[in-house]
Amino acid sequence: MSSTNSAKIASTRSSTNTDAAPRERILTSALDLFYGHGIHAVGVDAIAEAAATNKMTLYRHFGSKDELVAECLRRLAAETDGAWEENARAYAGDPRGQLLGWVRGLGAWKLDLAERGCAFLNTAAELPDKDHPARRVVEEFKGRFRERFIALCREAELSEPELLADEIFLLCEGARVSMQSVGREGPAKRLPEMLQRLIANHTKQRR
Amino acid sequence: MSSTNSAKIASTRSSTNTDAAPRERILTSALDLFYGHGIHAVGVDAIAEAAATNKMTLYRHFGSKDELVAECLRRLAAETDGAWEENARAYAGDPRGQLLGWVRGLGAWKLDLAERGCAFLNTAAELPDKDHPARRVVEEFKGRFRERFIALCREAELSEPELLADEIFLLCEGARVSMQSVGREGPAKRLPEMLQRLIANHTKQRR
DNA sequence: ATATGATGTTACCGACCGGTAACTCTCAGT
DNA sequence: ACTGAGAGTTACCGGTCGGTAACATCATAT
Repeated sequence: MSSTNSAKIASTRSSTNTDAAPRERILTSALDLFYGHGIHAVGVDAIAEAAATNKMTLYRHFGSKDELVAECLRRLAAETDGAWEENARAYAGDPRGQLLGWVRGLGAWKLDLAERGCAFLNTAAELPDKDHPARRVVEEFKGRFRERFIALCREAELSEPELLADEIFLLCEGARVSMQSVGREGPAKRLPEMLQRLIANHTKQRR
Repeated sequence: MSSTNSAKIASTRSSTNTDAAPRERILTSALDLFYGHGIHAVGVDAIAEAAATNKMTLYRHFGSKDELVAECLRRLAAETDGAWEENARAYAGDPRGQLLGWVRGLGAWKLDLAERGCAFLNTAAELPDKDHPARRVVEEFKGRFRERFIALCREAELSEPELLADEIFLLCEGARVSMQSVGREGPAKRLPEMLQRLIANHTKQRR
């Protein structure tokens, strides 16, 4: 296949921090390469080279490529979960504020680093095997993601919280994934606007 | 990787119709296998075998695996476009009816055959190279898909047609893609309900 | 200073990949 | 009956893949 040949696999991240521990470098390099080129398209040798280390140390830290993929997603999930918790602290006791705060934060990072769509969904697309360790990470992460919206919509006492939460969830999923097919100037750009209106429409009128 | 070994690659479709021309059998088998297992995970030998033919015939009809992938997506796009045109004929001159007709049709086929999500988006996830012939098919198809909603929302004289159309588009994309991460019993099941309400909310009040 | 554990280096394995060559077979159109 | 195109068969190629073995090197802690 053409994609396997010729195309050089290169990292996007500025420079590999050789100060960090090898395990850390491998993780970030792998995350970067997997996201940019897909999992099957990136060999373990390329990852080791990008991490300024070698294949053996990679296999000593991660038992297999499959496990490395899973660990990458766990790392990514932890980062996003961290952002959620940070947002929750910023609007403690104010579920509606949390919801709107998250929506506001969307434009900032979604449009920047999401040109290749959602790493979790891309992984699921590439690894159909439901027993793959990475698949469990994907399902758990997306499940948490959805549950967060449901909980917040309930706590914020919005009308029809479950339906609204799922609408928000689907819009977010669609936005990320659409960047790869219709570009970043497409519908994804107006996602915050959509969400704000949606939330406003589900706010109980108290007049 | 584990996915490369052991796992047997099998077709889902009932039986390969040996009456059809080889080219046709190859296309349907490839479509089936690519969707079910991903593109990188399916070798041309497996496709030829599933199509009850051989590799040489495959290469005589399609110059390369990449071209075969693109041709598969063209076929799939043509089928969906056909469904759109059929829907347009059923509600000729009634754009609002077309919109609602399409929404009604969603539940029927989305929940059935979409367990592995959207074939176009999966392909885009697996083939990051923007010059890949299949990528152009994906982008053109998704572009048409979006434009259809925009045109219908305009013609139906719904309020804020572009924003509404993009909301519909994102919800559809999110629904298909979410089946792979949160399952078919997840938010995708309520997609028709969401869309109907959304359209109702954008219907100009004439009272 | 020496033991110890993590890391680097090189070479290698078997399996599978996409793709091609060379040849035979089948069968419809004339 | 002849032909020619499409289809089938077998064998093969170079390359890459994930993964392992054996060994050298280095830093650090005691």
